[in-house]
Amino acid sequence: MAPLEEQLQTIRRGASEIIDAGEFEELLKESIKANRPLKVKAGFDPTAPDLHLGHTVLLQKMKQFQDLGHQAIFLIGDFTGMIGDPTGKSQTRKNLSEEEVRQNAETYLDQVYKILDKTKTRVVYNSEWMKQMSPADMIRLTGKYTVARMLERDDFQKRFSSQQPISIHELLYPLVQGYDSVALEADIELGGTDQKFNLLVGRDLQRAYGQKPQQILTVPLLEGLDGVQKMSKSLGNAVGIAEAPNEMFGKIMSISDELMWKYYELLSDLPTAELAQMREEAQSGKLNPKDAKVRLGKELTARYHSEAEGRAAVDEFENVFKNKNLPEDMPVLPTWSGEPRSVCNVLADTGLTDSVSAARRLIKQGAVSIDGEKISDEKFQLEGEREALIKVGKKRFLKIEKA
RNA sequence: GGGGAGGUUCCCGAGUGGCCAAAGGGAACAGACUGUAAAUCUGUCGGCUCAGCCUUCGGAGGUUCGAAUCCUCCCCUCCCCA
Repeated sequence: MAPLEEQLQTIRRGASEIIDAGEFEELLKESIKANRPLKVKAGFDPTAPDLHLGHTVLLQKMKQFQDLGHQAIFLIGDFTGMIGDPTGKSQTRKNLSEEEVRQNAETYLDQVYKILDKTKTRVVYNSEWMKQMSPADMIRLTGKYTVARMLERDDFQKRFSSQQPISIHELLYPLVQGYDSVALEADIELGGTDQKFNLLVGRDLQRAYGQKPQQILTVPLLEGLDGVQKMSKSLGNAVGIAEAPNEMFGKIMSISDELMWKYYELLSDLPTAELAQMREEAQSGKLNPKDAKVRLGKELTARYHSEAEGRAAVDEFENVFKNKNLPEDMPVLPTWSGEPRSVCNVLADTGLTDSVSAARRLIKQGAVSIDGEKISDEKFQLEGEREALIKVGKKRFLKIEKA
């Protein structure tokens, strides 16, 4: 098992908060001394999301624990999923059938194992113990916590004071999540900063059940490409880990420099010292931030695809945007015989623009070129037999070529 | 059960009979500047056979020369009281 200092450094990186830092260090020391791996738990909803980089922050933290020789426990909250983490917005979730839960979990895990070491990951469902709990047990559990303390939770507090409804069952969510830690005898629980309250409840419950309270490590929520809101698929600011290499790389290149450092800290495997040095060099002008960004994009693309594909994405990017060459892949439209067609129609039909009107507007704005020549005539006609290359804006291409 | 507010174009949100394809903001897209950065500035932002026409303002009817705006019924959301 790795020495204390090394472990601490890895664990602390990118962490938002560790509770309690002192106890945490003690725990690690004991673990090293007794050569006992720690049980590191993190819970996930039984949804089947497309994982994006935002999800990977936590998963990577789990992976780091694995690499340090500890046991990562991937908990699927199929029981808590019935409640849905209270946000005040979402309705009580519908009951997922066992089959659905299993399927969701499977798609989830498929993606998760791109990060976690499958052979070292313990997967558990909290219905395993929750289903066996009797109503009497449940009441006993609820007796371990008070309403006042529960209402300390930020969103409960807000809702309560602004007279918004809080369902009783919502109060059970933190309790059940906390009880999971009791059932697993977790040493450490990981979660996003938004999970802090729930994680703390785990500590209290473990104490109440005569266990040593778990240590808590929270990780920041990763901002999306816009640098403002947290990464989420529905906000359209996410980078999915299943995205094509060029897409992934391109998206990372579009983030601001400031955001780049955050991404580095939370997503990259680059050693902390090296990262600090790079940052310094960028500050002093010795290093072009763009090059740092390329390196990050390459690292992440390679991680979710392959070393070769990562390199290829860099080449493609430089090729298309720096050297203004053509991309490797682009939509192709076969030449046609007969009547000429207007560019606008062709663009709309091929999906390069949303509509004919949009194409027309783009031409007006000087965004459309054919074979490198900017066109300004909205009614420009394309001869069917002619091969051509149409470019819309910087990123959209269409090749017309003989079939 | 009683009372009240409201549903507008991707989102928020103005608009109470013609000047409304509908203010303003956000997002997005394009142009300039660049490192396809970010920021900033400018422009675009329902559709079409595009100086014109067509379809949109929860849904269906109606009044009117003319309706997002008025009337009727219906659907949905939220708040207050009990």
